[in-house]
Amino acid sequence: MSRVVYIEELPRHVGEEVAIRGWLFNKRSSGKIRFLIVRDGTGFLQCVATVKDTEPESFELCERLPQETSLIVTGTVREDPRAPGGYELLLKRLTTVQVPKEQFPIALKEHGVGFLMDHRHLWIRMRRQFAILRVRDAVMWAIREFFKREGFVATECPIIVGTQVEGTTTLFPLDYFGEPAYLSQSGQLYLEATCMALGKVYWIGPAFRAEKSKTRRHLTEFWMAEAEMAYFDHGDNLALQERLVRYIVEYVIAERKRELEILERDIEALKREVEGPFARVTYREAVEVINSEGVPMEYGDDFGAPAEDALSKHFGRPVFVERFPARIKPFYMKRDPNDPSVALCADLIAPEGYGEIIGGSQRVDSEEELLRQLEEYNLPREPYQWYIDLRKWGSVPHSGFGLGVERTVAWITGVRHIRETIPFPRMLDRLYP
RNA sequence: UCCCCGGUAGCUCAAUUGGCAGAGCAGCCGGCUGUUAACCGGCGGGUUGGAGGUUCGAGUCCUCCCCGGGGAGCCA
Repeated sequence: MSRVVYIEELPRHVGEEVAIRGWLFNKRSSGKIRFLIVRDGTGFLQCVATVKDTEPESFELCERLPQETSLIVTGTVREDPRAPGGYELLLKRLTTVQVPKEQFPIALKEHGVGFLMDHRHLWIRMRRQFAILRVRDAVMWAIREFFKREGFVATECPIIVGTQVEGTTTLFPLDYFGEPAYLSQSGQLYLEATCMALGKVYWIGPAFRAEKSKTRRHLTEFWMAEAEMAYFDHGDNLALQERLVRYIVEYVIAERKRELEILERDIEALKREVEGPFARVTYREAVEVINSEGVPMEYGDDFGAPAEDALSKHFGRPVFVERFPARIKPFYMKRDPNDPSVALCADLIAPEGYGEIIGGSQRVDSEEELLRQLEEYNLPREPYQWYIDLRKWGSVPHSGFGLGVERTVAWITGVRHIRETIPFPRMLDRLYP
């Protein structure tokens, strides 16, 4: 019995006889020599079958097996420049696990988006999706490692909530034993409470927004990495965010180079974008930059997609936009003491038109200010009582932010639409598969 | 919710002014000892999204509906 290994481990087994357990991805034949491309989740491997080296029954099977047959291949690993990836398996024996009776829907040809989305459960087996999802994995690990190194405590937030964070139009309502409840749009309010217990906290969790938006940057269910830090002011907050984003990008480049190559991502461009300090402008300056790029907008408007694109084009690296007019930002953001019309907040706009990847702010820390702002936003006091309560018992300056995982993955991988950056995207009009 | 584009073979698309519904790929059969989405020869494959209308004649024009894609607003 040959040793079972994974494709990504093959460089360590050159010359040995090994077994790979996987699926038939593609095949080519030239009469007496046959090539199988086998995938196993860690990579893709070319297997070479010849009359001389391969057992007759196995050689025969090579010609007949359909795409996505699950199989176990045994043979000798060798280095060969003609093989995609540089290594191949000289096939000795092939045994099938299950042979599909019908044709696999996704051919190795072009397909329309609607067709691919209907077959998302199978589409994720293809090479590009494999690469994207492995980059996503690296992004998740980078976030966890970064926060651990920085001394953060990993925590969790409730997903079923009774209070709202963002606007009322974007909630998914549900019936909680007869009481109205919602799917969480953000864990922020809970993280504010938790950071008063644990100092620096983060979590990576899902967020739900029932917005009827159909764009390449929106999902109704997406993942956020949220952090909240006691005793951090606005400046500390931005410095931390910049370290995080740079860490993620460098981590992915180091760990997932092969995947970025499959995706034909310009790795040098990505490196350059995070090399130096990120750009920082105030909202007021940003409006001028946007206007100078030929996109009309006025002071007081929120940024639309064209405005964000103009900014990212102008700077060519991530850019923080600070101090938005308070009235276009949520109630919990602390006002700038020097100019109470603006909030101590910042959005981080990714390069290359991927839009806002982080939104964050220093939070209101006094009870009076919080009560005043709840009133300004016409929000009821009752459901926020516990949140108000936090300001009564040793309240301190604190700040936090949320990073959108899918938009970050989209930027790093260079994929245009974020629906490809999560295994099963939830979008307007798309609940299956 | 609004604006734009589209729906023809399993998939991706073509079909001139309204005039015989076609090609590539996939599938099946055959060939090829280094292929890289392999290639070469042959074969089968259609309720043109649905309903109604105009017309001698509709894939093509009109009305309504369904579905998909792109974008806007809003946001991460």
